Amino acid sequence: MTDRDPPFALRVLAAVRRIPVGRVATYGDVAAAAGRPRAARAVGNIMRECRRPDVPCHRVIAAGGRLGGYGGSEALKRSLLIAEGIEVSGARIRALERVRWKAPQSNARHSRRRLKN
DNA sequence: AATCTGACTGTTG
DNA sequence: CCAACAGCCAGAT
Repeated sequence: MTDRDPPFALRVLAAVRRIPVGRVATYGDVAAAAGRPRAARAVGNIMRECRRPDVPCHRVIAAGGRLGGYGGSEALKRSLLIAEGIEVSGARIRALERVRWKAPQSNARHSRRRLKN
């Protein structure tokens, strides 16, 4: 149809809002949930701007369970996560796969051409 | 339309 | 584990 996807930023914010308390998602996970599995970097840029209280941006972490950024206060991000019951060891989320949130599989959207082959 | 930016990610040494 | 590099992306200039 003529309807186009809503702005990527909006879809990202919507996805982040769906992350349950006590769970986390990597920038890549959020990008995938927003329909752009390779747009992790773009997600980071959006998070940087997002200061909405209704968006739990502290639950968005970097790949490998690393904390990632948080307006320069990653110590605060760490505290918020721990306060939700997430185990954090140094700058690493422990047992990431156990608290990692994944958006439910959605029907293929546009099918990004995965290059030939 | 071209270029720059950066809360990213995977690979390589 | 850390640093350098390269690939990838959407939004702002």
